[in-house]
Amino acid sequence: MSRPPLAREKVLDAFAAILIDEGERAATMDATARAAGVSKGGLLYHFGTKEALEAALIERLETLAQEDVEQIKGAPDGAVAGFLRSSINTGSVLDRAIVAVSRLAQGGHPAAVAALRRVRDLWEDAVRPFAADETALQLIMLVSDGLYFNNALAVGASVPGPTPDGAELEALIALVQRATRA
Amino acid sequence: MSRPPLAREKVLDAFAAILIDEGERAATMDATARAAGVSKGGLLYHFGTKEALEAALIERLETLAQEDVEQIKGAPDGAVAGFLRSSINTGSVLDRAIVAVSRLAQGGHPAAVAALRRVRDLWEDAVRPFAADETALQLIMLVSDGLYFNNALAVGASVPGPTPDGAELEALIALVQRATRA
DNA sequence: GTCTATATACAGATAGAC
DNA sequence: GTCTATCTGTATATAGAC
Repeated sequence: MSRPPLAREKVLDAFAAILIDEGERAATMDATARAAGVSKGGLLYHFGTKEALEAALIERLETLAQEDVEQIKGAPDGAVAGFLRSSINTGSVLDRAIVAVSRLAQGGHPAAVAALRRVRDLWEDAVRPFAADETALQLIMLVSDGLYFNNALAVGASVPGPTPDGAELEALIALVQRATRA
Repeated sequence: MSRPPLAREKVLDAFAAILIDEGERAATMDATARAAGVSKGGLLYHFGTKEALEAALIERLETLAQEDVEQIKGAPDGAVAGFLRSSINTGSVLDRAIVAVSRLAQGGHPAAVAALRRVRDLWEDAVRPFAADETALQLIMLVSDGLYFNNALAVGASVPGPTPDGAELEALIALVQRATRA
């Protein structure tokens, strides 16, 4: 828990990077070790099985998400704007963790699916007080899901995604707030 | 083009089913052949390589999507409601094709990513006349993406997804229409 | 058109040296 | 703690019989 070894973190970063850029299939132990700059044996000292490697990535996501929710609650212009703005992939550690774990989830990994649901529930609870009703809340959550989904496709793809940014994003946030304000 | 062999379609159905239920990794030639009730050799007569199998699935998606867009345009209560209602996964051939190709896209398959973008553009163009402006259009598209994203995670997962249905869905559609009507 | 048998490559994991 | 070497299973693909 307190100050994990550096090599372990480097392996985890490499694993996430391959998942994001090339997909679950390419994220092998061998490729992860190579990208992290360690040997297969070295990787296997830290993570005895592939399952252990995946579990560690999922745990990282949950830790980061819990920290993020606290930030959203304290956003200056309300939780909704902060939440939607953070739904745009900026390449932060949390963003990368979500996309990486999404890859595992799409591969049928049950723990990954469960973790993503828990994270989504965390956000939903943080945003609920700012939505007029449950329908409005669903609208906000779905727009956020949509933003993330387009990100997940865009990363590592040659074609740029249709994700709104800058003035476009601000206009979208304003529209969602107008439609859902409590 | 005109009336493809039955065995070919059966193989394609099996391939899509495994992609949806177990992910890209599990969707091997061997598993596909077994699920389709043919031998590996039999499968390889119809699809000489794995790439050919994937290309055929992508082609099926584009054909189905083009048919779907025509239906949306003729929806009785407007394109927006029809579009969002069709964004809920009902297990139709089109829904299955989208989720299956999404799995390929998440695996880094460039043609799959490009096809999904083309399909999204098709829908965007069909809905545009019914949106007040581009921001409203983005809201509609993102809600649809969000619905599909939750579906894609829910399929094959033990935990049921948070996808709205019935009265919940109708309330959501009404809210989106109120916020975006041209 | 569909099958069996097989070649070749690479996955995850183990053993044990340093 | 990190390495090399190796075992075992399984992936895609080929060859060729029926």
